[in-house]
Amino acid sequence: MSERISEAELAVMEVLWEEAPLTATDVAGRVARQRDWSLATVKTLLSRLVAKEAVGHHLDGRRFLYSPLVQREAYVTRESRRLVDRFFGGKLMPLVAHLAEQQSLSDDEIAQIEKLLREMKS
Amino acid sequence: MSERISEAELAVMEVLWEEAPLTATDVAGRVARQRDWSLATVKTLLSRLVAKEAVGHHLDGRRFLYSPLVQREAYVTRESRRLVDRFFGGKLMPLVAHLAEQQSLSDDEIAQIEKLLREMKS
DNA sequence: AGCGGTGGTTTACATCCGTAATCGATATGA
DNA sequence: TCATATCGATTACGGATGTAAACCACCGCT
Repeated sequence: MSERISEAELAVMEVLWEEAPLTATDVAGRVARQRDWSLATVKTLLSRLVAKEAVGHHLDGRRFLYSPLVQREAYVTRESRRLVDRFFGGKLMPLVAHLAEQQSLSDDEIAQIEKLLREMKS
Repeated sequence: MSERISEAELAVMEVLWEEAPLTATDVAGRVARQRDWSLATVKTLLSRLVAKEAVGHHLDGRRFLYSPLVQREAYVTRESRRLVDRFFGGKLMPLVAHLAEQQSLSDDEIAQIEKLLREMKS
């Protein structure tokens, strides 16, 4: 669960986060909308994810049903924190400042964030 | 310039972002405070960074002086956007919401961000 | 009973990454 | 001038990653 999930594996995770449990064939079908992978490739990625314990599987008749073991929420948190730690000394402020500066936020978006922050204070 | 910089290479970049130009030996010296690498390793990383055009070098007598070609600012922007795109649909709001929720922000930090956003509106 | 599909497992293979050791040219000190 | 230290370049090598093909077992159909 603590090993990193690779770029390609992530595409598989996204499918499973969207809907689970799924068979390997189902996963391949859905992932095909994004990437042009053969069924074999998806099967490899699923095995690797199972080995990493990021995905679990249980027998259903003669096929496996795969489900995520790592929650998207948790993974996103890890990756976000990784970025914040690496580049912004672990501080959220500089990240927000940086991104806000880069992608010019609409007044509306700013208002939304302000609202969120206001709610957090209580 | 558009290739990704690996984790190990990043440690070298951080040194060069801090101070440049530097010789390979100098880089190795400073990087040694963080990681326990041999001079050979640092030289390899520098070559790879030069190949990726993330670092430039110019002859100074019989040794090279290395300098970053990619600015930290630009790189951080790219990586941040990558994260935001991959996990938050390219939207800053959800990222902030997510991080704010995770690492409980102090009222003070929230106030700082609010100030920043207020300034942006003008 | 034999065959084709379906599913998981094993093997493959090029590239990248982490981490060096070695090589060849040169500069320097004895 | 000769050995030595230095420096960049070349080569190494195991593990991860992207991308699959091959293999083997089993089920359903003919």
